[in-house]
Amino acid sequence: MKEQLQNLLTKCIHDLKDQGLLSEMPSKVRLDHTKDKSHGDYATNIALILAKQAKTNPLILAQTIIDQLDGADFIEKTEIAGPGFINFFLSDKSSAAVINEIIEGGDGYGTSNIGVGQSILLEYVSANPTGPLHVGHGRGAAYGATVSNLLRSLGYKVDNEYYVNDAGRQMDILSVSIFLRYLALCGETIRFPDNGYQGKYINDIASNIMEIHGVNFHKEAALVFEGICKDELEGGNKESHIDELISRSKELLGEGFKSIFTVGIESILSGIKKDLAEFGVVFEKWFSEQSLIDNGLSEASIKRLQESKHVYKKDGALWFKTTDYGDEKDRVVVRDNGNHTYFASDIAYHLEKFERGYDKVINVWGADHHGYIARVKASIAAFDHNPEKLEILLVQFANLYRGGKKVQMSTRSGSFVTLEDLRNEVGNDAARFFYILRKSEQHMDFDLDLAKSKTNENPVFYIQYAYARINSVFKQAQEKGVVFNYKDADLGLLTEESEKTILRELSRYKGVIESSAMQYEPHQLAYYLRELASQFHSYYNACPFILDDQELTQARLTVIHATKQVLYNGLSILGVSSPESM
RNA sequence: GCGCCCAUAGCUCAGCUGGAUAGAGCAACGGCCUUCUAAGCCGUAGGUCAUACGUUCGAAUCGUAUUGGGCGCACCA
Repeated sequence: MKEQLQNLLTKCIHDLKDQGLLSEMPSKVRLDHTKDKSHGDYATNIALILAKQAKTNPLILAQTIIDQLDGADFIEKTEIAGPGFINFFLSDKSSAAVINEIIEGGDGYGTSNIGVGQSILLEYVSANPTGPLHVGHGRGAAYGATVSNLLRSLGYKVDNEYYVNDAGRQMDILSVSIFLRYLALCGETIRFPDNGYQGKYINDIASNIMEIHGVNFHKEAALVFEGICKDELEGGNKESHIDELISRSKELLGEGFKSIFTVGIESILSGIKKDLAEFGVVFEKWFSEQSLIDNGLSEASIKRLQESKHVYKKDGALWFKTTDYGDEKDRVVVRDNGNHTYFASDIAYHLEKFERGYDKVINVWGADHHGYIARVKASIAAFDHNPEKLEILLVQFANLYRGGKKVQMSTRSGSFVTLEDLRNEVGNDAARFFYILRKSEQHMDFDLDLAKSKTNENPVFYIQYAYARINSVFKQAQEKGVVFNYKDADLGLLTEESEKTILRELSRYKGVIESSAMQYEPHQLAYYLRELASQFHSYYNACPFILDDQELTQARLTVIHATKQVLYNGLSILGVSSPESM
């Protein structure tokens, strides 16, 4: 509908141009849904924008434009308002067309082909596999998955990917943490390092290893800790302490260290996968950092940087001149001890991503990583790829509130609320919905009590309830012997304010999907659905649907049937279920 | 100190990239169930859009400064 109006306007401007009244059509011209019903269905600021170049008053220009628009059948009337807006009132015919489109489109209504033929690589969550996902990761997961759904509904081919940081020192710390817990199970008395992973899941993995490998890895505690420097809380250094423990464990265990690591990472990763799957978040690919090292890609990408003279040696380390591309300082890629930094893997990973040939590469990162944007883009530019093809979306942290109080969390001590805890407490639907209800770059307060409540204060239930209510109406209609056939419906019979409002709202859906997707803003869809649900509830209270008047019954059932379809389609994109009854 | 993000009703937040009288939910107050689910509806009240300048027909939206909050500034991931 909007396109048709747009075309009409453009044509009109062309005509005026031919008459020498106007020159260019500036991009600032907008055609929008109106906020206020009294302003019609759509409004444009075209006369305001063009008045200056036409050297005339906006009101006069608006009239000229209107005169030029000879009546298309979907426009009921136009009027000039305020300083020179042109308001369009659409005819009933146009809303009937939308309703038909919705019902015939069914579950696929709202999709379009804007992105057909374009591929997108969407990477998100990518939490370190050092423990279960917590509520912070949940936001990235819900956001990424919803953005993915939105883009797919525009026809983009989207691949969801999780980058697994399964290499490096953190993995060694993980292994040592498990090893020490395992020793405790063997009856040894150990002092757990301050810098180790302290969560209970580490103990679980340790006993898992005990089941698989028995006491094969048992070493005496005295041997393990002999000569190891003091830990932080003992007045020493926690980093050196754990590093020495790592080397000692590797020495003592040999291949066994790897076995412990393998059991550990597999256990944690499978937990993460299960967690996400249950949350409705599905990845096409789990990309291993270690694989970049094993297949030499990491090494090769550094070599390429060397060949193109983007790196230099300083203080025994290898530095990448990211300042050439606007970063604030150069970054180390190979440390003086020969180890690659995390950034080195990231360079290789992004190079690999780009070489897979996607039209667009999107990363969803926690906002605390914003300092990495410049250097990653620098690496892309250094390989002569276009850094603009990489879009980095930042997601702020979520604070949990329970009983009006902030829930304190700290990863290191293991006292964090896991995503699983959250899902168990508030349910998948509320979790998915609440996470995306706020703009992603906005800090959010996640109110556990609100998400759990099954009352009118909970927006998820509010929308789901609208869906269930419509379903219930149809059940009643069927029991009363009403045979519903939307093709027989005469929507011209709908004259109540509440039903006209809902027709307007339904015609907005496609635009909302497009806008949410293109701007990566799922909250727009969430707000829309709440608004639609609200209008339905008003309609429900204002008008009976099942009446003696068969004609009117058909017309009204058609409206709510279309409403039900749109609610369902929208909720599906958000990953929220549509219960038939509540 | 430098960089990025943010500041809108008592609370949590929208405001469609400069438009018409700044909106919603919750909380507060007052109404509505013999009628399709009251997990609902209707109404009332609530604001110097952090502050100050500037840009123009027009600013919550753009620019500058100030104040106040969050995050980041490793040869850690």
